Amino acid sequence: MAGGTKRLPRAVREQQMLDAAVEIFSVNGYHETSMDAIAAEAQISKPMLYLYYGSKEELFGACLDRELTRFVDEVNSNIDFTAAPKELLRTAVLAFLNYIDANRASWMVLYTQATSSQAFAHTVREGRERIIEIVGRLLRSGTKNPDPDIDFELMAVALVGAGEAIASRVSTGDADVQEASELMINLFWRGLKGAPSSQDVDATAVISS
Amino acid sequence: MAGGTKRLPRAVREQQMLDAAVEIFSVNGYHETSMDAIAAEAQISKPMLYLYYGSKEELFGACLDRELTRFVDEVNSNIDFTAAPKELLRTAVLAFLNYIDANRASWMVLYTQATSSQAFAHTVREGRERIIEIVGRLLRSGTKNPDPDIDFELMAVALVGAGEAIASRVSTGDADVQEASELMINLFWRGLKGAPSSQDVDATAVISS
Amino acid sequence: MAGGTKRLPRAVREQQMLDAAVEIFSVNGYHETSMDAIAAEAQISKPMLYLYYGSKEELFGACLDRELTRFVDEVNSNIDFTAAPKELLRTAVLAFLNYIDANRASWMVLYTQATSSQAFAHTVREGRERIIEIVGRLLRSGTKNPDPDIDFELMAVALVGAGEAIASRVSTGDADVQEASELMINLFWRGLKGAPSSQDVDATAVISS
Amino acid sequence: MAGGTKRLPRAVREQQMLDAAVEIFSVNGYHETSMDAIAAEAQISKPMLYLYYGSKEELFGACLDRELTRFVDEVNSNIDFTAAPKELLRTAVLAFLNYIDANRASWMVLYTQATSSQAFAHTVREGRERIIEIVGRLLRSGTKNPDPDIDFELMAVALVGAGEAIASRVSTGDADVQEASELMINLFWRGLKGAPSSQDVDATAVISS
DNA sequence: CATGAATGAGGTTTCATTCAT
DNA sequence: GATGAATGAAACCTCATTCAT
Repeated sequence: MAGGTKRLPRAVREQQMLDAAVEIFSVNGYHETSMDAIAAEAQISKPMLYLYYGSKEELFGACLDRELTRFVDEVNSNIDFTAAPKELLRTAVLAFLNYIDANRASWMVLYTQATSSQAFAHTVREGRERIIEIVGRLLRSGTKNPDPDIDFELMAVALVGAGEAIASRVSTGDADVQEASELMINLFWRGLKGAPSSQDVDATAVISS
Repeated sequence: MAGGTKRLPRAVREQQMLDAAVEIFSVNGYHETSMDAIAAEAQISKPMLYLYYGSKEELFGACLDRELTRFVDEVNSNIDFTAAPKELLRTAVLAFLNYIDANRASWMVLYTQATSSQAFAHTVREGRERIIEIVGRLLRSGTKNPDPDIDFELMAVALVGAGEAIASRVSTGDADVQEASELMINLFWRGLKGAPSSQDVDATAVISS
Repeated sequence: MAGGTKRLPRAVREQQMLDAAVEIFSVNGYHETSMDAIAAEAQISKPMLYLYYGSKEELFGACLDRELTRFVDEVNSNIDFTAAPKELLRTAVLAFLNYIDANRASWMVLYTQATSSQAFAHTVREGRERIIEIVGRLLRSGTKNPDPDIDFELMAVALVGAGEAIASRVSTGDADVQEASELMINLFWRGLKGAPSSQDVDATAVISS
Repeated sequence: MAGGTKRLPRAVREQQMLDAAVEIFSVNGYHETSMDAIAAEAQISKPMLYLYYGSKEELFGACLDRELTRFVDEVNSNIDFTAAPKELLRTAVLAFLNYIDANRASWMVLYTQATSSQAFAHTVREGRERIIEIVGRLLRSGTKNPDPDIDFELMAVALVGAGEAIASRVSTGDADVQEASELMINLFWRGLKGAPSSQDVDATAVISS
């Protein structure tokens, strides 16, 4: 009665705060974001932030966690794992590009921010592994006889790097989604060929249909 | 007595300062580095830093410039521009990744810092565009009958994105240079085959421009 | 225990801070006053000053505002607007100089500081113009048949200049209020006779505007 | 030979430095002027400033002294002390206005600056007395039977204050020199009537012709 | 539960001033 | 005699963080 402050359930508050934090962090970067700014954006008081998250560092860590999970879940759930490999790849690429395009203030952005402070090396490393795992599984599942020489992880790094760059172009309107998808699918597809030889190889021969 | 207060010519001091700045910036990151720390490392007083470089931002910029120049020079001098296209590509990629592997405490680290700080976003973006343009021209000129449907620039965006990601991995010691090189070479090379018919590449014609 | 860290309502703290700031500013001058000194005098921490007033300049501005308002209010309330013109003039001049005499550590000192600091030159100039305008209208309306040859504004400039100089002298204790008042009254009164024919003045008509 | 630096006689160097100092001090104010700026304007090195003047404070003091002397000498030498009182007054006013108009970076400006630091109270007081002496002599010399009740000093303060204000207007082109002179002459002339009475008094009756 | 009020600590920057050549 | 090189000291300002209500 006195304050006019709504009493919200803990879970809701938490999301509200994280929403604000992710928004501001991703726009201004970790160091250039103040707790004041986050509290203001979340329309709550600073002590609440500290009550729920303990410190700026932990808050940023929580953002990182949530966005990574969202990213993984959303992309995962939009991939058609039952489809044929090439189709599966197509759904994966589209899921990825669409997510990045639709959620600019999200995992990839925070991930980049996180690299600016040694405090998040751990979290970043963890996140990295989860992504690798997905893409790796994807690649592996598309390959009939997985060549142990193929480093799925590193390939995943490259492809995700490419994907991020492309997605950035897509989201600024400088690239067409259809075209971008084709390009990435080709990159992935051929990437699977791995290997030293420079000759063309029929990918279908390597990858199960 | 303890060796401290020599009166050095300007040029020498400049290098001394940059050495210190690069060292500390790359260990602690831009924001977590104080001018005090740099001054201490360089064994000079803070006002000297400001006298020579004007501000923290400009000092960081000077570090970026110097390291970029070193990087470009070193990589350039290790590329065999006389070799056949594919070999040329191989030497280029190796030069690139080897430099990053051998100089972990400099270019890539600063670049990453610059990427995640609002103040240098502009500079980084510009630099990236320039590289993308170069790679784009390389792809186009390397394709015998350029299919107008192929968007070489977007391909360049993807390849540069992949390259950055890989390089980042190498610089943290999480990836092996040899393996990473082969992966990148393949990616580039096959990128050229996005067009149905692609053959020789005359890279020197592009790179020298 | 020693009385320090009470939790005061905003309005109270504001006055406490302004009191301290006025005190220190008027003793040491604008530039030679540090925010630390003001904070110490107000027995609060520096961040409070910045929280409430934003910057040293704004804090000084707030001091200026408060003291000006006090000054104007006090002087205004001691003028007998119902008296005959000459008597009105006398009460006005006396109110003016008496205030300055009685409050040496406030208005005039801050005003002098403001005058000699680049940052407030603009504000001071504007304020002076407004006063000149008022005095100018006073002179004009006080002259029965205004001779178009008389430049009332310039006369006002001279009188205000004289008034400032006298007030400055009074505030340093180098001049006697009584004597100074008579001198100013005569100067003003005779200023009106710059025109060959001048008589009654209806000051209230001007001042209220 | 080695340095290309001219070896100037001491007196010349001193003036060169003071010229620069007066220029910068009067434009920027005492506190907002750096020794660097003065050295640059004087085209000499900072240690020279310290060699010749010891400290910023002393340098400013020297400026004050020189400008006061110049002002006094110049104005004095342009007054026709042999003329009849009213004509003498006219020459005095013109000398004053012309000087202020022609030398904006001069005594009055520095004088105002000086009031912003307690360090110059002494110098300011001295200067004040010299001015008073001139104006006082002027007034006294124009008065047949100097009334001991007339405070020539305070009158001088008022008139100089008025003069400064007017001169400022003149120098910005907002006032005409002729008109301004007339106005000031009237102010001076009537000022001599001093005294409590509000009635008109024929000034010529009080002042010798 | 929620917050307005408060601060310790530290960061960037500037300046008057002095060596050592 | 003259100066480029160098610095101690201090100023303004911000921020993550915590009480006391």
